[in-house]
Amino acid sequence: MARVKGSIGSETKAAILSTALPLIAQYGYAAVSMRQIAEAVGVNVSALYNHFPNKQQILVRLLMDHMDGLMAAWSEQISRGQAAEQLEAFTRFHIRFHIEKPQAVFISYMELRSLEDDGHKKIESQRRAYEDVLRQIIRDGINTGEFNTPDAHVAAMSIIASLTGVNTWFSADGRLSQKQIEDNYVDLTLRSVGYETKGKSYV
Amino acid sequence: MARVKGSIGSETKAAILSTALPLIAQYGYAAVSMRQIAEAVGVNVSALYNHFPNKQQILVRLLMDHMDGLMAAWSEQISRGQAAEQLEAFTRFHIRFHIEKPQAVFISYMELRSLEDDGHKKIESQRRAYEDVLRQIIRDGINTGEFNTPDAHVAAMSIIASLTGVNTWFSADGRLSQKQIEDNYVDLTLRSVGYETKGKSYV
DNA sequence: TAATTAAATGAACGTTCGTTCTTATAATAT
DNA sequence: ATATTATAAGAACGAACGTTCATTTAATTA
Repeated sequence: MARVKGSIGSETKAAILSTALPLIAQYGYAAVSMRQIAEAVGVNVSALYNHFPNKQQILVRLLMDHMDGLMAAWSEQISRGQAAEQLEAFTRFHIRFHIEKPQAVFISYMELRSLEDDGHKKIESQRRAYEDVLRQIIRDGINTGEFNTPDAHVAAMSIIASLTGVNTWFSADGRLSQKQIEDNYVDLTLRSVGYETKGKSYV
Repeated sequence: MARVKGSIGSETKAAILSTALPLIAQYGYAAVSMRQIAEAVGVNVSALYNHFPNKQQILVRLLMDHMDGLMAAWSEQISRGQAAEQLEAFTRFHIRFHIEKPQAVFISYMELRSLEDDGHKKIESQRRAYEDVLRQIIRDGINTGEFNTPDAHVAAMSIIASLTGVNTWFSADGRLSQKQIEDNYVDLTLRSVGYETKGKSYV
């Protein structure tokens, strides 16, 4: 056969990405074949190569788009005020974003090792930039005396891992609402860096 | 050829497991082939099937052994005293164990999805049992008034994720020693559940 | 010592893999 | 209207996959 009526390259490309994402999240990059992706999209395998030079570039694009989206979303988030307020804002933002895009989050953590040199370096540096945001908030809090924690880097890594973990157990129809979970994590996070909540509770 | 001199089944089996572990940790279960494992062990592919019925069972055994080892190690760890002391003991234990066995930890988190029904259920229930340990400590602390945190389950999930994350960035020749990191995490963890450190610092 | 079992090899099975090539036709540019 | 480009299908490539089989010989048991 030949080109089908109504086919638009950009739409097929987008469909490939949005189709590949959940497949890779579920089975892993190596375990998902180009044929699987093509069938789910509804095109022949070879059509994938009109839009991506190879399988690896599909993964690279997925991860880059995710990290770009993460950084862009944080940039839109205006947060003023003291370090404590900023940390609360970051906590809520991170949880929300990671609950909204569980699949992209999952593969961005799991499939880093599947990336070859170039893509790997880019994603890593984007992740570091994101972590820097949190590190800087904590440093500010330490400097102003709002926070009491021995090391900004360790605190940042602890908090990011803690928040990202929500992704693995959150269920929309679970015992707790997203807001309750957010509130709870704000409490845990602020307390962890020694912020004096002075009896006030965040939940 | 035939059976080689000095070959002992149990040793080959152990070699297969210890060889497969780092390979799977590095490349992922789906991306590692039986031939790769065999070559690294130094035997022919078909020899693997004298010791495991299929590829999947290698992964199952790796994950089961890891979880068994984790539970057994915790059982040996005698921890008495108040909830705070128990939480400190758990924190140190978890970090140590996860730093000692980074590869097994990695795949036990990453490759759960690669497990089929039976193995999946077993590993999940072992993990739940381990998480229960922490949940119970936190419940105790809440009941005795030592801790001040809204939800034992959320706190437990937050802490486990936070501690396990050390695995992803710890480097033996990094800026901080393992002891320093442990101490720092004890501080972060106890504070996060609202334990009143009364000015004393854990680092 | 003879019989049996355990542990290995190497060839081979059918299947699937990522990718390339040729060809057809829709959409677009000239 | 014609030429060109974009987008698709389908066949085919060699390589690699997990697994099985027959065979050989070391180690163990009877």
